[in-house]
Amino acid sequence: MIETLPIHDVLDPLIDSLRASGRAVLQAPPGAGKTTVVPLAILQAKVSDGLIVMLEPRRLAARAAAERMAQTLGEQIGDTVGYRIRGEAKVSNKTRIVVVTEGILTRMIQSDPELSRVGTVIFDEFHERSLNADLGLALCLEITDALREDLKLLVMSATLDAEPVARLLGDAPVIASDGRSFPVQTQWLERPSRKETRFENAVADLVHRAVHETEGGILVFLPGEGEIRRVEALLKGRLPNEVALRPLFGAMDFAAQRAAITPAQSGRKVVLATSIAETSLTIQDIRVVVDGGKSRRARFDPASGMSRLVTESVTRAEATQRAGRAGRVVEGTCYRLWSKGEEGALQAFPPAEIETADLAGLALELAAWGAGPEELAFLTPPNPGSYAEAQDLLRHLNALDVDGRITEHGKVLSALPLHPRLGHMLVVAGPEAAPLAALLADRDPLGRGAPVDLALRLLAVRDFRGFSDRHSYLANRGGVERIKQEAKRLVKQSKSAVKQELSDAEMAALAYPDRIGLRRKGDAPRYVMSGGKGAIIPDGDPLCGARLIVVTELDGNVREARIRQAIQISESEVRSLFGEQIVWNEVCEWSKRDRQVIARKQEALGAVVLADQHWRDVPSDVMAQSMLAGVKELGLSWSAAAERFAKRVELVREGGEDLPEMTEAALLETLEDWLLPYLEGVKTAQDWKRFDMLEALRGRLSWEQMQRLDQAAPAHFTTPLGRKIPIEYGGVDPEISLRLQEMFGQTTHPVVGKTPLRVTLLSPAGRPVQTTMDIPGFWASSYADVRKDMRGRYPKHPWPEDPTHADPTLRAKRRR
DNA sequence: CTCTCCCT
Repeated sequence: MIETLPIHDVLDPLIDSLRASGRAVLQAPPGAGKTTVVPLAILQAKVSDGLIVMLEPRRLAARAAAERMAQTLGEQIGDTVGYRIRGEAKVSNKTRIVVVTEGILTRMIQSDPELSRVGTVIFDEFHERSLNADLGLALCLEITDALREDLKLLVMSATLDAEPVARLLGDAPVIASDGRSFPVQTQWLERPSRKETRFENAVADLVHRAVHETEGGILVFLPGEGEIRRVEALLKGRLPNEVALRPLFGAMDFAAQRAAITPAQSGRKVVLATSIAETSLTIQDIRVVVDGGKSRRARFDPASGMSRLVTESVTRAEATQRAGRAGRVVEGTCYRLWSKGEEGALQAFPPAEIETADLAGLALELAAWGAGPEELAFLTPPNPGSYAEAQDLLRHLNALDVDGRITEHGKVLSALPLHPRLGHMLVVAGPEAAPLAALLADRDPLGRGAPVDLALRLLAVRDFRGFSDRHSYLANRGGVERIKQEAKRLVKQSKSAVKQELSDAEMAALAYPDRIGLRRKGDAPRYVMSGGKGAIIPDGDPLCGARLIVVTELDGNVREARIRQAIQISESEVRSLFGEQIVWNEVCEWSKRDRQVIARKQEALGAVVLADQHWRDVPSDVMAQSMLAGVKELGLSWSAAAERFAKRVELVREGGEDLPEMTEAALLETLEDWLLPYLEGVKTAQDWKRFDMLEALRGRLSWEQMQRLDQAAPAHFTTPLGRKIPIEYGGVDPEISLRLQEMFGQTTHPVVGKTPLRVTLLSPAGRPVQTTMDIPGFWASSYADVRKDMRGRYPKHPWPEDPTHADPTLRAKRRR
């Protein structure tokens, strides 16, 4: 039977372009048949000598594509067409087309940098922008430029955005094909859904509506397992009896996933799925899609060296892909949980993995290749922060030297099918570490709500029956089997004869030297990790009491990560593993909590403090420097005298004189310059409160500046009695206040510079009687009224008729 | 109000 697929129409131009320019981009939507037709056409046309290698993003897809092509040729798989995926290969010396998963290509290139046996490389599903596909293409481009002009490159992509990759390929021709799918009618919300409505309720309502308006299977897209469980609970009992609810997500075991995918025998089914149903799994009897509009993705945070999950709005590309799932067999319907008006605000594409992922593996591959990321032609460059963090980690693991070049150890790690952390553990600890490496590389075989202890998982892997006898937690049997198989492969591949006899915890610590956790003081099970981050064990977990742990898995919560897996380790184990990195530090710093400078000598592994002693005889400059942080937190400590001084300086500065600024803000900015030498003996908040800044502030001024200050804004006014009283500089005008009698004999108004003082004259009891800017005027006019009034009230005090010629005094009249 | 998917 000859199948006619849309792709057949473009085969001729495609072959011609590959022959002519050696490169091409094929843009074809799902259903065009590109995956199974194009490699055979290239083989038939003899476009190149040597192998045709096609990359697939998933193992299942790689195997299936190879099987379909072998079938087309009427051959067995492994004859002309074979495949190679992690741990599994079906190829022979007759094989001309090899379908591989994306990581395999990198391995092929690293072991044969010229790809000498390969004639054509095809990148299928390139729009998914996986890390390995991006890396593979960048390496292939370098190979064709430098070593192999005859190597043909074909990029196949489903999206409408083939231009950038065509440019990357040196303006390769873009050949577009139609797809073969059925129309899908889209239903948007009439108006944006209300913010107050909980997401799960809104989805449940929309599913309810879809059930009543349509026929056939319904596929609902939700961001994660939690949302799936909650929507399931909301829909239970609300839908007609013949409707079956089927959750579908990656952590489910294989049998349960199969049950969700197989067509319903009777009645309707509603599949509640994660993004697993976007591309990885196809469900045949789906005619309706309900898209909740959210997507959960991992994002690597270079600051913490951990990935965390974020829930974001779907992109237009994802929404299109999701809707297409309704039109695979007949025309379908797609309900979107957003309005048409909101659609324009959606991003076009999800970020490429190279922008958001942990780049440790990529950095190691590039080091093995001998090039920096800027030397290769990436469609999107690797995230610089993540790349730097990755190199840092690799240096810690001894995989890179100080100059960033790969070490012998690094070369060994790069050949292992493991994250560099786990590879390092396996190489250093020996084959004994294989089950742990396989366990840590895979999904947690224990489901939600399982305890944190890693030892439980290791028991399940080493002795499943013993585990089941002792524990009631649900373990994913299939997952455990997969881990055991993988462990066996790793033993073979590591070829290591090392026999270290390390404990499980010590092995884990080799992989995660930055995640040695020490329990903090206090009630909550909080830990500080050697890398400096905080983490918390869920309350009530049996591991809560452990003083030291190795954290093997945690979420990326920004403030305080939640520990998902950890194992207890002893102090002597930590000391024997990290002896060289454990050092004594002298720590002198301001403690916010204790409101004083704390000076200690600490024995530490990174941020983990194993021993802690009081530090006597701290050098005074070290102490003062630490106290500055306290001053910054507490703010300045103003005595009345210091405040007066600063205000005088400010007044003179406003007059145009060049003096150091003494506003609060300016002083806080320049603490190091003026305060530091005066802080000796000050180490607590109380000391600081009692501290008088006056001397330090005066110290800011040179002798000459002080002269100018005293002239322009003297500190004191000398009364006619010869007494010095402070001038207040806080208000609009400088001012003084004093007993009226003390001013007898003063015939001019007192001034500082050209500014008249505001003078408040007080009664003998110290109450204000008059404020004046003009003493002579006061004596001449209102004094008479004041005198009349005061004479009666304070008869023992002098109230002369002519104050300008009276003697100033602070006393009462002598008795006669 | 506990984590998507995939790969050497």
